[in-house]
Amino acid sequence: MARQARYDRQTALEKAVYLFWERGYFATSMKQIEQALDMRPGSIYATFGSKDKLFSEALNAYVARGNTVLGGLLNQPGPIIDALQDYLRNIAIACHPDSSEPSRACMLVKTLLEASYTHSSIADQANELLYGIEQSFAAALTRARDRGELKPDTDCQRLARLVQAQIMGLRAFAQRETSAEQVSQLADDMAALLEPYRAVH
Amino acid sequence: MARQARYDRQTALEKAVYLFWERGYFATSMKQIEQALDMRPGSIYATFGSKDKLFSEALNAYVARGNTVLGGLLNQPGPIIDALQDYLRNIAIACHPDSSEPSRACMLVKTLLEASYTHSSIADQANELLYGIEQSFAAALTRARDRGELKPDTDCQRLARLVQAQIMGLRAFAQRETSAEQVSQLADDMAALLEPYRAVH
DNA sequence: CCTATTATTGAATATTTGCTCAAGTTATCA
DNA sequence: TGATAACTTGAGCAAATATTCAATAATAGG
Repeated sequence: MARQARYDRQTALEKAVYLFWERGYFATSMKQIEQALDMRPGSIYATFGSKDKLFSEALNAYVARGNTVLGGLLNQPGPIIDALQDYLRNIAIACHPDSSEPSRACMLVKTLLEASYTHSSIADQANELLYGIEQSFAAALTRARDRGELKPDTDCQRLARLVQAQIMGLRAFAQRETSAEQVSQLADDMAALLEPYRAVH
Repeated sequence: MARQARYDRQTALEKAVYLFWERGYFATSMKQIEQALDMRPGSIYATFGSKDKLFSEALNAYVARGNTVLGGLLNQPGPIIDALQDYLRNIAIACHPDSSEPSRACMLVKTLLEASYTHSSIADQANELLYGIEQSFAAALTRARDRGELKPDTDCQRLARLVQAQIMGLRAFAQRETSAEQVSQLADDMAALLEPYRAVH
């Protein structure tokens, strides 16, 4: 007994992710969001509450999407180091200068750097999401060590942070005016850095 | 035959560096700059021209300061790999969560991520400065290779990009809500990654 | 067809933004 | 001392900011 919504919430959110990922929180205005989502201010505020809440949802959606890819790679059969090396190389492929993605840099890192001293609620959220990803890496690495793939004395939590920092560095570097080849080379070099962590046979 | 300026340009610029480095370009308002520099709008615009030009000067000043430190380390006697390892560990020391620096993350990376799709002139400047730093690394590595410190077939330009990406990753990671110990561990791990690049004897 | 319910609209809100400029202040030199 | 030059001041501007809300439109059930 009511009117049907003209907009699909999920579709609108994806468009918001695109905008925020590309431009960041401060450089994205509600006017630009109105245009991108083809929604008038009233509808946006009825649906999402505020710019802050919309950004927060967009950040969660961004991470959810990334976790699907990451989960698939980490849980595939075969050595964990291989999976991480694939992951780094896949980033380089998705991350080249003419990619269809809105930004080569990670939205979480962009948010963390942008909001840490200016918008604590958003920075807190980015921190929690990054910690969650660290935990995913640590869990997968621990399982792999127990399987005998890594040296028995490996500090998996610490290695997880090293892996995360590699990804941060790779995607930040990719944001430079550089070539797809250089980004791929960098990913290969980072992949090679993980070799010494394999168990010796 | 005129009035003397009440403000020291250099001092004012350093305060602007602090603010912009901490908050970024968009989240720093001219009103905040007025307060931090204790200058009225007219004086600021007479001295620096515009927010853009002030930011541009601040970015150059930031890099000039960093290059002094970097140059000192890269040109000191002893193996280049040692110098780079020291550099990474020094970053971790200056970069801990309670540091006196305005931000743990690199201002160049913050600028690159913030401005790439929203403010091309600033992004271009960040790109050029980052390229300059890459070249510094490459030159120092090439000299070291010619001295026989690195494996003769080392691609020094490529290794320079790997080093730069390590620094980007380290400082982005340090911006997370993490402990000084974890940042130091990360720097140590990154330093260890450079070992295989040494020449074998 | 009518009414209750929900969704959409867009003009209008109060702030905040980067920036200007006429007026005022301080110094130097003749 | 007065004239000239340089610097500072701060009220004020137009445009942009995030957000609100009364009016309007569309749908479902009775």
